[in-house]
Amino acid sequence: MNIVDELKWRGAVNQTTDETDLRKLTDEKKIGLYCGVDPTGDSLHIGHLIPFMMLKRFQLQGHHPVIVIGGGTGAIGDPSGKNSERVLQTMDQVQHNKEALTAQMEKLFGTDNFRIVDNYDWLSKLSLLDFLRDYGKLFNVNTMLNKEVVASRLEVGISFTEFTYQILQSVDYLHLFQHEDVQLQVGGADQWGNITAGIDLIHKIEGADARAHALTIPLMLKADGTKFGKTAGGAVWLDPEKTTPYEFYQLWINQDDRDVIKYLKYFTFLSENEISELEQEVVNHPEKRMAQRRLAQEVTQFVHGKQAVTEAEHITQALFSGDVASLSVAEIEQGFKNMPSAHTSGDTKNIVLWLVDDTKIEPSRRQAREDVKNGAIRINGEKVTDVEAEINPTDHFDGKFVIVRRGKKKYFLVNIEN
RNA sequence: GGAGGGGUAGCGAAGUCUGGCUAAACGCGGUGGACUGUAAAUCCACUCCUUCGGGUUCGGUGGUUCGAAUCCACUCCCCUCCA
Repeated sequence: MNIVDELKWRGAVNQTTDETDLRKLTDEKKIGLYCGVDPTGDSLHIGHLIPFMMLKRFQLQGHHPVIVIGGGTGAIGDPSGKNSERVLQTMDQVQHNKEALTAQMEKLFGTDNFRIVDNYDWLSKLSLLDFLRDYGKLFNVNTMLNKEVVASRLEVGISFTEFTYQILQSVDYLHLFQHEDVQLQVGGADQWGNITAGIDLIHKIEGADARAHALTIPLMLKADGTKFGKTAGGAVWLDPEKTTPYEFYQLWINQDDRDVIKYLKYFTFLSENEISELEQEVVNHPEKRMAQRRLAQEVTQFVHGKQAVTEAEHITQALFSGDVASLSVAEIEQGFKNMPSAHTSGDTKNIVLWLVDDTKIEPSRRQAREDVKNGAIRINGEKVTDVEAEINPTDHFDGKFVIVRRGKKKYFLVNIEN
């Protein structure tokens, strides 16, 4: 199957340039393709996975993905999707972020048949006069103003710097076309304008018959209309230090029935057959959540590896059955890494006072008493309903912590200090 | 500077004329619980603090009163209109 057909089936295509030629091109040769990543943070997050899945699919079919780190443009700021001027970063920050991101990307793509380049390498050599003469002449301001990303900013204002961004991105595409044999640029739906600007530039310099294409990915929205990949705790990172594999797994297993098939298609490498079987499962046995589980396994494995899936599932099993006593100290550390935590001494104390004064798990004694009476409090998996009960924090887990569960699934980790 | 309107619990919003029955309606949010699929929807309870005796609240201060979110004076802040 031609890769374009596969991508279409997976719901991965929003818009492309001349589809017929893109199919022809990808059939006759292994092409180079790229997407850009801004070094605005020091870890990839789940949103980055969207273009990366695209590149990965091309890579698996033997094509040559390239990721451009915007070391040059990162210091400029892409106006896309922003309604106000960006705050510029220092070069040091950019450099630091770039290194961290590179390491993460190599985990996903390996180093074979994959390149990471930094547009700082060519953009920084461009003098202002060269820029204006070689490229500026080829851009029509009227056209630039009509690009949606710019037009939408005219009301509130946009600096010349951000206005110029599309030229820089175009220069990137031209450079990669010339030096890395890149003939396709991939991006989110909001990148269409920037990408086609690059194609126009290539056509002007390399001739109208130069084969350079654009492929944009649909905006990922959840069925409830909210943005994909955001949780209550904020962004979901690919860095296991920031978002543990367990939490990562949880994000996927919690996807809505209405979204899960779409995500299986987009974020996994499962075949059409496997996915339609899972689709049937969702219809016939939604309560089993086979599709969600498979999604969580596949994506967690892709990002964190097989071992991480096993651990995440064990932690999941323990936390949701309430059998926390079976967890190892290491698993607790992972499972609770980003959960609310507290520190207390190991002294025996009344449960209500301990929940309020020592651990701050409960905001007031009134509330603490209410929850205890309602059976909402479990200490190390065991329900405590007596308001007068005493707690001995050092009872379990080598006296290192106490696991408090409030309600169905709200956990707190209390570290014991000696 | 002139004329009006307003500041009430996490938020929104009643109550103010006709003072006590008001720790303050109602809605949202939040927290538990039931149901369930770690879902959605729904239902129930709780939602200022408390040593359960009580304590501290309605922008602030000071009055009137046996008693004030409610009446009076002063004061701070916000909004609208006019200049």
